[in-house]
Amino acid sequence: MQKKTSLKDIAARVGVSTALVSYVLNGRMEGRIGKEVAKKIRQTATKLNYQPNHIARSLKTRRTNTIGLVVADISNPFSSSLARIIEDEADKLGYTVIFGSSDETDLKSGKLINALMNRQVDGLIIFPPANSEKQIRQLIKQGTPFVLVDRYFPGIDCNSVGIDNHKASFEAVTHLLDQGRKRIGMISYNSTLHHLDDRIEGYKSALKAGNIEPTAELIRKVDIGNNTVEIGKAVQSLLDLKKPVDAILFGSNRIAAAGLKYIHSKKIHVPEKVSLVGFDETEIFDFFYSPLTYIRQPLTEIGQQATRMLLEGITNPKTPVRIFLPAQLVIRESSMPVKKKGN
Amino acid sequence: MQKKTSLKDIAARVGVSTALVSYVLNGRMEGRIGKEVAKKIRQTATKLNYQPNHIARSLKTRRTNTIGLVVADISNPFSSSLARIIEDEADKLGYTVIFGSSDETDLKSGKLINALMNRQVDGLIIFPPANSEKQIRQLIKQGTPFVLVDRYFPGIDCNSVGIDNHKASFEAVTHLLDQGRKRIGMISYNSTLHHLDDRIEGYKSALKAGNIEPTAELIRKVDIGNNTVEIGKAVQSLLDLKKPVDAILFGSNRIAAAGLKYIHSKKIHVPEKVSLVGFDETEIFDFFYSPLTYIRQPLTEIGQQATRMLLEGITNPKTPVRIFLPAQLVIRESSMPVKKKGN
DNA sequence: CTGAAAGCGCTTACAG
DNA sequence: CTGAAAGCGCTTACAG
Repeated sequence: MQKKTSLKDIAARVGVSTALVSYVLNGRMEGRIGKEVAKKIRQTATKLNYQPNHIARSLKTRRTNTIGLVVADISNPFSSSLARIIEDEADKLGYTVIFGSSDETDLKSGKLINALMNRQVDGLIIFPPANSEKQIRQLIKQGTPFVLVDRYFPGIDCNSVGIDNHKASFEAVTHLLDQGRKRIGMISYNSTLHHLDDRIEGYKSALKAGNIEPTAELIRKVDIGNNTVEIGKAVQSLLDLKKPVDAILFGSNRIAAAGLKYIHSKKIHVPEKVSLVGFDETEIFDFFYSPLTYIRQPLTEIGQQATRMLLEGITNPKTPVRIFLPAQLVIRESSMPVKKKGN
Repeated sequence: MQKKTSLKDIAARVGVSTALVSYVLNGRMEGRIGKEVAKKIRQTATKLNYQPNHIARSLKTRRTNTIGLVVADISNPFSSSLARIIEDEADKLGYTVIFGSSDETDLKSGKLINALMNRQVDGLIIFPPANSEKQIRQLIKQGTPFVLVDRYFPGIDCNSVGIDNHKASFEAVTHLLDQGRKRIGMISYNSTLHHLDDRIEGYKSALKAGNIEPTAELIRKVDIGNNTVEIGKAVQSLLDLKKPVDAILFGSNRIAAAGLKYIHSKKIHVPEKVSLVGFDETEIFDFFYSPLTYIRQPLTEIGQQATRMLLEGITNPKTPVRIFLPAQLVIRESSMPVKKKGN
């Protein structure tokens, strides 16, 4: 490894102190420094191809200009799309991103947060898994700047950015009712994550608003792991009810993907036999023979707001806020009415 | 921000030097240190919840246990899947990953490499964009450990891990010929990236081996940007030839995705009218009404080998090697023969 | 206008 | 067995 040039090398060449070199190269003390010296320092720096050592700077300034990103799984499109937005926004503001995947376990997320903190990240953006409240409280206690994304904990007062899940599924279900559906099922995760409850509550509220009493048999919950088979069974069981469902709201993009796969393989007719709405996007929604109606999360805003909120919070801590952005229902064929209705 | 405890704090409490504390906590000098002192140090460390400052350690040791990952675009499934594998493998070996997206431009990749180096990453894993040879040569000159992934440059002797692209498309085209196809087109990128040439060369070799002279009119090249429309046009132009194609090899997963979208929208029959094979995987391949035959890259091996190669190279530099792993042709409906052939 | 000096939190060769 | 001391490459309050 070629020896890298340091401030000292430049100082020695020019015959000044490292302090002066640091000042000049950082553009501090403008005008208070001799023009010729400054020029010479700059020239020497470029000649020696000086590259500042961020590690040394960080040790001194106690800032690394790095943020830690804890996603559920970087290979999941929802995570990676958001990661990309955060990367771009952070870069714009002079920050670099370190990431890790929690696989939705509090154990991994705890380890990750720890590892990222040891690397002295200036702050964290986290998709908190279920049961990670303690870790989050710990962060608050330590005074570590962070923003939760996608999820939040009602009992913890901290920065978070997500969508209004209650409203989103309320609208989706209302749409299905408007299309003449009467038996609307929902498949969600078996999890204590509150944003998932919000989705279920929104679903129930919409039914009630349509004078339909929500019943437990219409709601299926699957493990949050990658359980394709279980999701297929959930779909089937909703269709096997004595009074089968005529519509299903999928509680996430992975549930929707697995559900569609099952429906596709069984050649179940959509929307004739069953009408469908999904949460979040996936490219496959376009490819399903009956393009899926879905709830579109404003990913760009979520990512940008989270990043900005974090970086502002780093330099200038404020009282925490929860942001619930509006989602948008994108209506397509999978939720069209079966019988022609008067327009 | 709560003051973090440092080695000095522990040393003060126990009444020893920071050196001793460092030794004990790092498990060095085993047995050469008084048992009681060691115990007391460890107890105090846990009591004060000591967390080592990696920045300080790195400054001293000149190792950050961090690797930089330069992908084309972290939101592309190919990149993010590989990122996940690299993350896991790096974690296993005690490393953390910092990433950035080059968007296939040498400008961005140059900036990224620089930024990552300034953060003193121990090494890099790079998807080099076209025209980035100079940057790669610079890395070699500096003695920076790195591994290229997915792509390589014939003129540069360095570590790289990818697949045998020539062989992969040779097999794909041979398969199409075996199914009775005679006019096989290919859509690839307009790029100087050599692995793409390999794919085209493999295609040509297979045609020649089948006694068909490859002609330029059968090959379409589109810009490497996200050009869905252009890809649709390329598909159409191959079908509009005086002697239209009866099969198409898509040169990448994004080309395949856009191609399928077009074919889907135009209701072109697959495989009756045209037989299809794609490069790389995407979830959507399963959802196309005629599931796509595709060339499966061994992502896990690529990611793991690249990571291990890099980390070994960091501690113990070796002569560079190029690894070309075998890909696998996954045959499905989109390339089935139209007319029944004797089995 | 300029620079000597201290210090960020560690590690480690060296001396006892 | 143990520790004082130097030093990694920076920044910055302070003194001139």
